[in-house]
Amino acid sequence: MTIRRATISDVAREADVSPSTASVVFSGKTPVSDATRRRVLAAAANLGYIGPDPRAASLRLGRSGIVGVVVGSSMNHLFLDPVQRLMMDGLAEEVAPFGAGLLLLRTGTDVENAPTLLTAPLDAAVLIGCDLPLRHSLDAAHSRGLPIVVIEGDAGPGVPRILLDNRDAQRTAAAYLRDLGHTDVAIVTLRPSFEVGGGWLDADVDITIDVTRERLEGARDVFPTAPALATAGSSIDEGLAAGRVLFADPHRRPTAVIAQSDLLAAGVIRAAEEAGLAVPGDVSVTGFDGVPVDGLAPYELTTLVQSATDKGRAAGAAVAAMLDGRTPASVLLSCTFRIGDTTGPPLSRR
Amino acid sequence: MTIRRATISDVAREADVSPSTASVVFSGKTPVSDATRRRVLAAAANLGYIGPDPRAASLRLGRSGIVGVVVGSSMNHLFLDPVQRLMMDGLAEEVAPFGAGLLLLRTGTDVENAPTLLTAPLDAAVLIGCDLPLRHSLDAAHSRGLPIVVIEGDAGPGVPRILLDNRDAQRTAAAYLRDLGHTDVAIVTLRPSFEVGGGWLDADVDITIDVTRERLEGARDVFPTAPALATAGSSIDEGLAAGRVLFADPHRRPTAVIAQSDLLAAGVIRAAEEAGLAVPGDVSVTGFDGVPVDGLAPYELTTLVQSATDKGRAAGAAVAAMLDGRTPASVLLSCTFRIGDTTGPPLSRR
DNA sequence: ACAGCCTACCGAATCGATTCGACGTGCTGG
DNA sequence: CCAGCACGTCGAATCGATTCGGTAGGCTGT
Repeated sequence: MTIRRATISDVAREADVSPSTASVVFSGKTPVSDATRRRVLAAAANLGYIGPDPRAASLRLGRSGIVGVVVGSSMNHLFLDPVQRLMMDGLAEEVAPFGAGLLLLRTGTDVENAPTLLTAPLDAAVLIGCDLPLRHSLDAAHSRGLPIVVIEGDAGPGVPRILLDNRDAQRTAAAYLRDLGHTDVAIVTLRPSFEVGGGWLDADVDITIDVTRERLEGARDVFPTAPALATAGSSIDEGLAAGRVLFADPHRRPTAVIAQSDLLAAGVIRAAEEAGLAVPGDVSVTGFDGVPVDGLAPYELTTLVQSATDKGRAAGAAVAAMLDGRTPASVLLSCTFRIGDTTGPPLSRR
Repeated sequence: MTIRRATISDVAREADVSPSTASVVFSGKTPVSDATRRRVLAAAANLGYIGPDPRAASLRLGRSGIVGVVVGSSMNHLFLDPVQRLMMDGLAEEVAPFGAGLLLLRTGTDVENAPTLLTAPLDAAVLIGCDLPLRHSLDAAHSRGLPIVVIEGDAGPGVPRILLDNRDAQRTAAAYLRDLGHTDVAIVTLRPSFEVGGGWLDADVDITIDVTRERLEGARDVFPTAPALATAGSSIDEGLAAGRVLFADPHRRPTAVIAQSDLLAAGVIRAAEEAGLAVPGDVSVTGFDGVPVDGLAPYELTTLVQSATDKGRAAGAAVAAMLDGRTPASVLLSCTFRIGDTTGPPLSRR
């Protein structure tokens, strides 16, 4: 029953040529006479040979066509975020022409021999953010010569990064609210660190997740004393919960909320509706990301539009460059401010 | 500058042992004396050798530790659905102990040399659904001896399938509505085929996507003449659009809506609210999947709960079995009916 | 003291494809 | 008529790790 799969040598023998010739028929690296090509292809069809074994090819070529993407422990969580989904699409799109696909590597699971940066046959790796536990295996991978790119995170010197002008962008949105006349503004943040979950953010907590910190800084550049309520991650339900806290006391509610993501903003808007508040009449809400939020309609969010797809593509391009032996520079992408219908002057000004 | 990475032979030479001995120090397949082990490890550390090259190992072992997952052309679309996300988690979790990771293979893109079932170094492949364009490369892969598992689809004989009792489950929900007294029921379906998008479903359209057909059959078992409105896919916004159509005419609106997914149901509920209809007072809504829908709160949907994670795990187990040389049987998973607060007797009955 | 055994290690073959320099045709031009 | 060239094909080495049959050396038991 164990029928050994035909190899290229078998095909060569059947076609009465040398293995090298048979090989080039498939790879096309060297011209081959038409007659020979036909003979080889016929022999291949005959033996049911479909093409070179990718494993052998990858050993010889030193390229496996696989780019590792280090995601957190749960894809359910990661891909909840439209930004990540679009980014993955951009990334996949960009590396595809290189014959590369994306291998999902999960961290945080302590399964015995789960695949890692070191055990998987990777050509390169892309890190999304960069949490501490990763740094260890990262160094090893790096020292093995594996090209690495980091998206919105810092993996040490020499690792190209794909960054977003989070702080500037968020400052723009905050300034817009200020110019509308808002002074009583609350901030709903993404997760501040892997240790801390949600809750009011004291001044002294250490915000280790870059995105959260940068966007918070941008908001605080304009509203230095604005209270910040942290969530455990980017989702409508987290935003809803935060919004309920913000709107709980009718006498002490903000006139505007800066949410650090569109999903959070959608949740805050939902909470406002629940509390009988009109958006933007009673409360203005800004988001961040500029992604279509399923279920946000009919609102058009005032937000900072980033092209998540471009972010993925930039990472892909950086990977491609490294595979070509070049050394890509870090990339800083910009957001554009989009004014929607969820912001307006505060009640007192109208 | 091209410093050739150290190989296991280099390490062996440095430690003054044979390559075979050095190899077993890393693999642990054979006992090695403590002294030797230490010498080898020291030599490795010395040369900066981190472990066997996965590419070479995979050629020799015939195992790459990579399971291909064939997704559609857009991850953004695929992972919009919580069911898919959870399924991927279950799958990843189940294959991880085998040292396997998931490689995302996109179909529908016609990039020149994008990785495929044939060109990627896969140990096995999992298909989600099974669209026609896939069948071709699938046959080739199958003939190469690549283990394949299909989730909710049909990839021909000999390919183990992971299935759901869609029809039975949907029938249960429909019967529940009937027992509540509903007679005027509308169905909001998932995408009927890759050709057809949304719109009212005539009796004669060919529903080629199994999930859609099966759930529709289940509903029609109870309400044979219920009109069915198709959507282009599982999302809140699609459900919202469908709901608007259903509730457009106040005089001819259904008293209950059977949505083929929770996301669609959430959209329908949103549409009902928009139209000033109370749920479940004016209209009952059922979903399918039993996943947490971000933004559905505070409703608790009446729905059919499937364990998407289990579905993924079942697929993973089947893959694992095939990697072990066993032949797994197809698996039929069951949904459980969960009554929430989105269904009640029709207005006329109260 | 010798047969027999166990442990730890070695050598060489193997996985399958690719590549590059070498080689043999058959043809052209001087 | 022969040097020179172009084209197509071949051989052999290589990518790096793993495995399995075999062997040397030390130990036990009688």
